[in-house]
Amino acid sequence: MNNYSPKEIEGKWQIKWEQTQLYKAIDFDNKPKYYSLVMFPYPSGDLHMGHMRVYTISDVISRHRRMSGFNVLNPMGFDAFGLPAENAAIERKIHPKEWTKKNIDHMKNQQLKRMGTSYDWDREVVSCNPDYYKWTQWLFLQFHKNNIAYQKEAPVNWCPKCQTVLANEQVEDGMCWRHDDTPVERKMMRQWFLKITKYAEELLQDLNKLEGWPERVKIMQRNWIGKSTGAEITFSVDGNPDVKIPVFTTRPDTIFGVTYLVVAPEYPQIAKLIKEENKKNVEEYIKQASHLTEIERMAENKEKTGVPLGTFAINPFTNEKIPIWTSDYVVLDYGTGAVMGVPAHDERDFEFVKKFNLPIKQVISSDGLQRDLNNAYIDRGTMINSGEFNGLTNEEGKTKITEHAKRNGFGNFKITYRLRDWLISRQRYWGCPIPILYCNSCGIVSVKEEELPVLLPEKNVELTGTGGSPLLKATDWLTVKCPKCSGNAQRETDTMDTFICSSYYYLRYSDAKNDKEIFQKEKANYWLPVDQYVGGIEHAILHLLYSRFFTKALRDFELLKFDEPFVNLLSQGMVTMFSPKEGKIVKMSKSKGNVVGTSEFFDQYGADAARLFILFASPPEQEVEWSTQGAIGQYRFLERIWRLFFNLREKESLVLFNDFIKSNLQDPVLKELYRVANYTIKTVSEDISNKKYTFNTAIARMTELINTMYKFILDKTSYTELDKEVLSFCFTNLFKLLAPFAPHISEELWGQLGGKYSIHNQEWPKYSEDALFTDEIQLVIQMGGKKIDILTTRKGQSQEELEKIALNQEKVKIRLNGKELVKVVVVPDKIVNIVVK
RNA sequence: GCCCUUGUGGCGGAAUGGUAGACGCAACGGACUUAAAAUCCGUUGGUUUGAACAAGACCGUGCCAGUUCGAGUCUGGCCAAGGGCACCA
Repeated sequence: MNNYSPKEIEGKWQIKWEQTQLYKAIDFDNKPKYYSLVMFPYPSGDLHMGHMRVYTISDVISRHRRMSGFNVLNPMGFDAFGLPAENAAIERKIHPKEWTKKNIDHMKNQQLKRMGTSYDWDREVVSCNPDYYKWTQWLFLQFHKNNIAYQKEAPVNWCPKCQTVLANEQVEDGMCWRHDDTPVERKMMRQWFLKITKYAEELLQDLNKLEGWPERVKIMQRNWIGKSTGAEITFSVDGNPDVKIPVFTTRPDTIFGVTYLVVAPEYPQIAKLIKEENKKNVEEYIKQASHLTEIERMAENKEKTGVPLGTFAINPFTNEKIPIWTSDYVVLDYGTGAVMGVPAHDERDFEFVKKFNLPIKQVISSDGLQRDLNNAYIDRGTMINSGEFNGLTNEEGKTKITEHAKRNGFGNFKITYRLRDWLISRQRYWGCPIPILYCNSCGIVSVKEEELPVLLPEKNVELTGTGGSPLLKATDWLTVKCPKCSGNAQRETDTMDTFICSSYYYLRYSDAKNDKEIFQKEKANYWLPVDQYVGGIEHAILHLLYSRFFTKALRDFELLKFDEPFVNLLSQGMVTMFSPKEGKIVKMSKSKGNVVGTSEFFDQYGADAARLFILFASPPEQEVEWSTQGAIGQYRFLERIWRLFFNLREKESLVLFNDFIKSNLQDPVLKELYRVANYTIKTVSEDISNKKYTFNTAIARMTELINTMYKFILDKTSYTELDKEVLSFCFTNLFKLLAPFAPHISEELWGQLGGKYSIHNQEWPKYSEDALFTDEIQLVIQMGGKKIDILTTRKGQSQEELEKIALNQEKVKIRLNGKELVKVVVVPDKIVNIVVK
């Protein structure tokens, strides 16, 4: 017998799989399609066990679906634009393109393939290749044509370390998502945006359709979109009929309690609202506010600041004159950038007037009475001090007040979303160029579609990482002729956020080599939507929201016939390990010094064992702590299979057995083995196809089968024909069940058993209902819900029979002595519970 | 502050409202071996009665209540850890 040597067999089969194109997805095949997708990686260079998890989970699903008769598309590619390449280039004087290419090559050939993944590499996409980013640019032009891409001057988030602006979604707690020690700065800049807000309502509503998504991801997206229902009410300015100040409020019922108005320091009309005497003060304040980082401005315990503008607004309901202030607690890009101050019923406003001694006017009361407020009263109540609206509940008041405002032309119902338009400009080199020109006479001009791609210049580009778009210095590239007037024009020097590239790659896989169009509509509509998407929870908002937005926009461009790109989503948990640096168990990562590389482990114990461990140690959505010891445990499991198979085969003939056992199994031990084998098929099939993908229990069941087989042969010296049949049945099916989890060893043993190449094209095994039947059951006897005895008895007895058996037990009789029998609950074949007083 | 998730042996984790701890790791014991490793076979929640490696008893799924014949599982309240959002009007 040879020893289990994963290093030999794994490499051998990987080559064979590739040569025979085992995982090729066929467009428009007869079989039903199944699109299995994993979030494509950024090619950072070296994968470790932490990265392995997502690929393994997705691979098991793909392989299982293939064996279940589906035409499976399981593609892979690389999200290859991005800052790390540029930073590496600055540090090591190597072009980002070279660095990225080298990493992709390593990840693909030394790591992903060695994990035993089943990708159709013919459909590989690499987002930094011109044949891909040509379509990124083409999409931008479609967005531009349809007024979804637009430019505006706006306060934007600037990361001084990245030297670029960031989208809202890329700011976490006021810090850059790439640098959790770097506060984001606010700048006013003219930048490109995508109008994702156009789809805010649909993005929100369609979350309800996504039954195959984890609830927590949907909740996060709902919160992010942040729908608020209320009213917009317009205030006029005393003595200045040219300026109107609309405000958005969710509490129109408190309109009579407004005692001041606040506008954001960046409010465009602010200059017209400042009284001459206040000018110096206000300008000083605006200047200060602009210097604050996001984190300083939003700090939780920050005391309210602000200055009066010296002018007054008029409350359209009361005609009262109320002072106008500016304060940085009002942000420009939400609502209208102006807020009505109702200190009596809003905590922030209350805090503001306490600091600046402005009046408080109560208009909602729990009991209809007015009293001194120590805090803002934000609960429901009855309206008071509100003229004709007095006595209404505040909920009624919301509608009545808004209707009144609408009738009189100074307000209306209004819905506002927290979601902002997506800022996509980046002042960096290693990204997709924005295909726009600035002509001296025509202004903003799109590059013609037939001119695409606008290639990234490689000459005269100096990467320093300090200030300004690197493309500004690529002088040869920068100046072009305007396609409209042939005059001089300059190229846009910003590149696109890399999240644009990843917002449509899953569509491109459906027709990855097409150089005429982004994809053939028929192909995309055949393969899409994705049946099962697997990826990290860190993209709960970012990538997943952007992709949903793209899908809806492309549907409106009549390229797609579906509304949502991903039917089912699995967010796998992190892989963790003890970090000596942190002194605790944290996510496996290079910077925390707690990585376990793949190669060393694969060399010694094989990818199959690593795959099994990472799936076995906990269910996919939970965290899993890497343990090399634990993984060796799975290696032992594979060795046990291997040894058992070859040991037995040396002594006895084992054959492929693709049928059920037809003979009557008299030997109870043999019958039990056959039952366990069928039970294993049943439970593994369930675990691998339920939406939670509980692979951990599936693997436990297979381990049990092997343990049962070992026990079966323990004292056996000779085997009957029927013994051999059952053992053959066990092996045949175990190998198939194991195939998605440990693809190499199962392919090898399948061949050794006489199976035809490849096991991965075999039909998924079925089990026999009859074989699951047992004659005997374990009957549990309880008294008052507590287990007191357990006995083996015949299956299928009536309630009366079981009750009689239970009451006749010695242990029961003893306890029944002197007590009154209240009732007996019988669950057939399971339990008898005797209730006494 | 608001929202979400999770609390089960030494550890990772199993349990359609019906035998808590499957399976694995670690530990311990036995067989094999000159020996060790490997392997195969066992034991392993706690407390306790007992001469016993016989046979029992009691307690036990973060805490406190509740529903139920019966709760790790359902309901309410609390505590702890993790995550998301947060001056969004």
